[in-house]
Amino acid sequence: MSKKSIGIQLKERRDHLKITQYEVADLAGISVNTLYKIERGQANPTLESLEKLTSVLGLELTLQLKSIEV
Amino acid sequence: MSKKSIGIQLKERRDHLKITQYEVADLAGISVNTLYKIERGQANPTLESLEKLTSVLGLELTLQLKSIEV
DNA sequence: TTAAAAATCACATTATACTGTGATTTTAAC
DNA sequence: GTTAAAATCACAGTATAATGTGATTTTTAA
Repeated sequence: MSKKSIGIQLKERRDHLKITQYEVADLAGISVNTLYKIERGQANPTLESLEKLTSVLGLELTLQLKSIEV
Repeated sequence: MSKKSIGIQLKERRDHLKITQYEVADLAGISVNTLYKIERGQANPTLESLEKLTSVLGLELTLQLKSIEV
């Protein structure tokens, strides 16, 4: 999952919940600046930042086997 | 998903594939040092590092709705 | 329209992820 | 029990994620 697609998914979820960047950033304990960049795929966020965000947004990151096995 | 559990899953996958930290790190283009820390949950990896690793290991990061909806 | 809220953007600073190196410890094979 | 490979660890240096600030643009609601 790319930075771009992660950002888009986070933004879609935030839009669905109808909350602002400010609120999400505040609840997650990260800066609006950082959230803004992550949503636009202009950041290379740390796992910690992503987890703070997914936690606030009711999402979760998971690690799965790719469809085509090795 | 916590740093710890991600690290464990990455290591389990590497063990399953029977390849060394050196090989994975090399293929992923990150340092062994970094991989070592990520596997032990002692790092706060960036999305880029995680994606390089999942790519090499045949895994993928996904973002999902948590079971209990908001 | 216009006023307010929200989002976008630039930029300097701070915090920290990542690297490189070398040493030590653990594991595996003989 | 020796050797070699793999993993663990400390630590200094470099690159960059995250912050804080203020300004500008866009969106929304009246």
